Amino acid sequence: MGAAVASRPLRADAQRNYDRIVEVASDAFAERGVLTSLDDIACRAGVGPGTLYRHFPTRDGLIAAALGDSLDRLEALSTKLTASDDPAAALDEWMLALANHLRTYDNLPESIAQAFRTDDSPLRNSCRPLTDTTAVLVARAKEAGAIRDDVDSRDLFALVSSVAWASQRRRDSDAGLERMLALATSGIH
Amino acid sequence: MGAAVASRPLRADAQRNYDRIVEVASDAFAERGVLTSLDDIACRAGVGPGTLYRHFPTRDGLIAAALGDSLDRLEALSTKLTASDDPAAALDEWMLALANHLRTYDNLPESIAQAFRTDDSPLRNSCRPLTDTTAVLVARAKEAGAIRDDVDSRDLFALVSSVAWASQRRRDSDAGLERMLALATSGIH
DNA sequence: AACAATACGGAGGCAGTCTCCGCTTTGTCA
DNA sequence: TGACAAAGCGGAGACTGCCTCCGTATTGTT
Repeated sequence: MGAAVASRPLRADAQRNYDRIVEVASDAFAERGVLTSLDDIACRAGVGPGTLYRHFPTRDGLIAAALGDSLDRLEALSTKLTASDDPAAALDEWMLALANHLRTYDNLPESIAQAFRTDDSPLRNSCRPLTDTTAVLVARAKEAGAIRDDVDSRDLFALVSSVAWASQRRRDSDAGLERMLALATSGIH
Repeated sequence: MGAAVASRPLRADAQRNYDRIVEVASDAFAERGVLTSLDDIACRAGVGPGTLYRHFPTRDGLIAAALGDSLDRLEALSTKLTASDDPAAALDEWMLALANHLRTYDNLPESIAQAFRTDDSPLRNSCRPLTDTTAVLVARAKEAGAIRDDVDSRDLFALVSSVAWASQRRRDSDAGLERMLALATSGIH
């Protein structure tokens, strides 16, 4: 849930609209992917397009807000895994969770990849904790000698993203994703 | 180059327009990616939108036609590599060439992935020789004991596509692509 | 030369994005 | 509590891209 903690709090009606928009967007993205019509989301939320675009000047911002729950869950997992005493298993579990996160909405990998090429994208910022955790877990796995020393954590993040992309394009099952991910990442050892 | 060999030959003006459209499209895709405006391509080719859509009812068809040259080159490479006596090296070279083909135009991996979910897509059909060759080279590499027995050639094709996608999203250099591809595919051995 | 088949092209309907600005709601201060 | 300024609303509409329909033009054949 969460966001909308601002320096100056929103007016009551504005906060109500904000929350409603995020809620509707979350459903719409889940059902029809992140490319679904924003005017339509505004309409379903019972607000005008102008209101939606004032709160979320870019689609990315709305996606990031809608992703709140999934990000919270990953945050918790991150805390658990960075404290784990089996760095190899922790990294594996993390990569799978990451891939599943990227499959939350259809076309999300594309949006995120694009966000990485945009300064100050809210979606990019929302990925910050994820890339940070990836870097930490990669470092720990290296220390433990579980993976090669020349593995770059950014490459690995990109690789996981790309596997999520592929499995989404193929409409793979969870098992399909896992198989693909195993194939793609088995080379790090 | 290319195509337009029909059961009933096109009328002279139609053939002229067809060729011109493909030529212009090829440039436009190269400059602005496969998502560029089709009306704009029609305009630059000096024809009306109706003419473009008659020749190419779907964007996929136009993409496939514009890809003609690159496909011809891969065809030649396929002949060479399937006759090679070093199956491991042949597979590596093929995967790199494949990845580079998928990077011909921005967003091509996405279009191709979508084409794979569409019956009778011209773009999908244009990939047929590529997936076939991949299957052959994978089989030969297995016989030679160069790669694991449980590697599925379709998974491998998807993996190469996804690496092409990622390196395109990151605007990677050729060297970047090669590094990423090596990381992703080193697990097949 | 004339005619039928083939092909052209652009006007226009539709959908989605995004903005502008006159109007409404809210919160605050007396 | 009333009144005012600040904050926020929303929908009309400009713009872009997709794609079709059908009256008109071109081609090739007899």
